[in-house]
Amino acid sequence: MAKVKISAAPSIRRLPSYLHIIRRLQGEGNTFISGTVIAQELNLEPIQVRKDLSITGIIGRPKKGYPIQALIEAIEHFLGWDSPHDAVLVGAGSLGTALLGYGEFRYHGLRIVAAFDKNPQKIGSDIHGVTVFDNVNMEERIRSLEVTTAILTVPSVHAQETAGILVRAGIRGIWNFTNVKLKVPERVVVQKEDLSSGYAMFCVMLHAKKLEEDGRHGAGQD
Amino acid sequence: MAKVKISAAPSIRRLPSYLHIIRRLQGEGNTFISGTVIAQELNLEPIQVRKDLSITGIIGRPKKGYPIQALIEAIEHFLGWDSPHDAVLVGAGSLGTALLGYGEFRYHGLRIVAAFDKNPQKIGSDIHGVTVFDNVNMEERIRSLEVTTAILTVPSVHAQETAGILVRAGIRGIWNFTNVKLKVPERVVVQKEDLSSGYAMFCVMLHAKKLEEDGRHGAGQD
DNA sequence: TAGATTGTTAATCGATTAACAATC
DNA sequence: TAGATTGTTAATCGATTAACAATC
Repeated sequence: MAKVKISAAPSIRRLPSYLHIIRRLQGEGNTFISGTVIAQELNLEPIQVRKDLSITGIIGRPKKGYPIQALIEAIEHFLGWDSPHDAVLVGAGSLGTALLGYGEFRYHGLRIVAAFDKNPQKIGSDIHGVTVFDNVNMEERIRSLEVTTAILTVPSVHAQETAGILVRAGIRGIWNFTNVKLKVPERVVVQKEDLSSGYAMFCVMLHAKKLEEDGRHGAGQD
Repeated sequence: MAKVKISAAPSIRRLPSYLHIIRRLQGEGNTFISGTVIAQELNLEPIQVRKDLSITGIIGRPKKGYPIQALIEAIEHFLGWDSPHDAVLVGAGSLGTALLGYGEFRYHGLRIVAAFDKNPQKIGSDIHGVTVFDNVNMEERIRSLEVTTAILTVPSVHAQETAGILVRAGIRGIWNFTNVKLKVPERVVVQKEDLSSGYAMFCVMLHAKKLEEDGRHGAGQD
């Protein structure tokens, strides 16, 4: 359910890092940037960068590279980051608070217009400029805000129940920071952000590197 | 630099979600679990679950499935989550604080033994049971702690500089939560956790879903 | 101009999925 | 026993990489 098939997902995931590099190089006064340079910065193959950028529709110039301003606009437009995007955040715990304070979001057009929590001490307060509301009236309040995207940072035990309320409130996209696989209707998109999968990779890489080093030392090879 | 080639990376990334489901089902009193059931819970293909689990070395039983306890142990062992793993956290801002309070880490064997920050108001304080030290003495302190893994949650502008200190302190693995591509020696492993790539996917999925729906309504198809 | 860099087309590589015999 | 489920081998699919003509 709620499975949107996206082709070129790995390319899409790399676009923000390109955007980051490109912005930095623009700040240094460049007006053109080549795929080769981006690739060097990110330790990727130039051909991969060119392929990835092509999905945004940008056209580069042989010998010169890509016009930086147009490239930034192309990536931002492709990602929908060139227009503001309102969202609510549900669960103003430590992770929710961290996301409320994450300045980077402004670059991505993301505006968190309200937060919800059930902790009476937080209700009515202001976290990084966002008001925290009681989650008892959440459904009605979200409806009146006419927001269709939610960031879910409640404790895992409340994730599914909260998602149900969000769906009833008209939410069509949930950025899910809990480790629960949400059950939602077909029309709702869920993007699950998973710290533990990254940590799993980290652990396996550390282990592999350790074996590699031990092997090197043990056998005295180079 | 610092590029560890890991085969079956997508499989490794899915293991933690399997572990989560399996633990839940064990809590419900099951002793065996089939790949089919795991697949259903996560909206995956059974064959994919079986393939993924096979990398841990677990052997299932036709008709019954996998013995739950052995399966949990196999996954945890494969990931190195069956033995404690010490780390320091650098940058006790909002994200750092959130990670210090992230209870899930205990399931993964991760123990954060010290935090570092440059804010005098935080130095000496205790965040979720972890002491915050002055980052001026960080190099020496990390050495004396004999920790080789670090979680990097400083502001992006300080990321590279901080990584340099960590490397000098003997750190061999950096779990990088900044949006900076770190330059580190070959021997150091970096796992970059990237919120914006997840958000990029989310935005594109929302857009694709919207087009899908609009098309449906516009043409009146099913 | 010469050479760096593009975009395209084809080849390779790896991950997912399908098919199916083995089996408790 | 019959049927569900496993592990293996092969086929498909998609992503990455290579090759190269076009070009500013």
